[in-house]
Amino acid sequence: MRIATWNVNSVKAHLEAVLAWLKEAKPDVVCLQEIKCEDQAFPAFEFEALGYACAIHGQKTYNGVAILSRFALEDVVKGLPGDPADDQARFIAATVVDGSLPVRVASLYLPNGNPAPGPKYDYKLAWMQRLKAFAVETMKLEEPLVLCGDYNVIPEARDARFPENWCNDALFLPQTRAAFRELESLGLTEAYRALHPLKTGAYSFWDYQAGAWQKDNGIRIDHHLLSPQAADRLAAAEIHKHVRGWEKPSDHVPVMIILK
DNA sequence: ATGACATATGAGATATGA
Repeated sequence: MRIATWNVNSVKAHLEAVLAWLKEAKPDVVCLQEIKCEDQAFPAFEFEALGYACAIHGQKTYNGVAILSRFALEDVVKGLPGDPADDQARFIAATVVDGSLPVRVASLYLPNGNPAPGPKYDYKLAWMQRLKAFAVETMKLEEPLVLCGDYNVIPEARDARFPENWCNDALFLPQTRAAFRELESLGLTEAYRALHPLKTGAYSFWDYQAGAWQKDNGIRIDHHLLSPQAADRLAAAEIHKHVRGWEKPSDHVPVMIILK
């Protein structure tokens, strides 16, 4: 099963690139973030024409997440549990079944958190604790679970071209990285790093500004976290870097894993 | 360098991003 995550920075503005990549990479399941539209404005017809079912948790202007799947989407849950007052569309989960293999998949858009310190950073850290609680509960089922999305976390210095530039940033603060490690300590495996333990220069985001792409000034912030039952099946993890060089690209590129 | 770029909203300038 090929499971991808991609922050598309508006699914409508970058629809052509998304469709082109789907045809090229042929993922089975795609977790989208920052779709930046409400459910009724989501271009479901275009995705259905390529054979994908859609589960959408949209929001006007900001945020918004979705899951595309060649398999039926079951038991869809919208919104991250733990705070009824949180109305930001940053989380959707569904179960996909490939023959005898059911996988619980989540598409998450973790808050940026800047500026830090401040209320936005507090929200980010609280959101990460809610994600941890969700993972704890879901992992009790002892089934394959794949938490994918834009984590807005640079896990280690080698995940940035210029880590010194990020020392005071909410994506790289020690407290942020510690919260990410707390997730891993539950028994979740970060797929790309697990398969490429020594790799440097692997990024998933390049800013639009200041020629970041041309200078390869990137960061790796889009991740898949796998439960033990999913990690047992992990066969590959790829960053589709070339997509950043396309016409009118998102500032993030797709990251895809393969489960056998 | 509280900017650069890019997106959405809405019709100019502002909020957000990472």
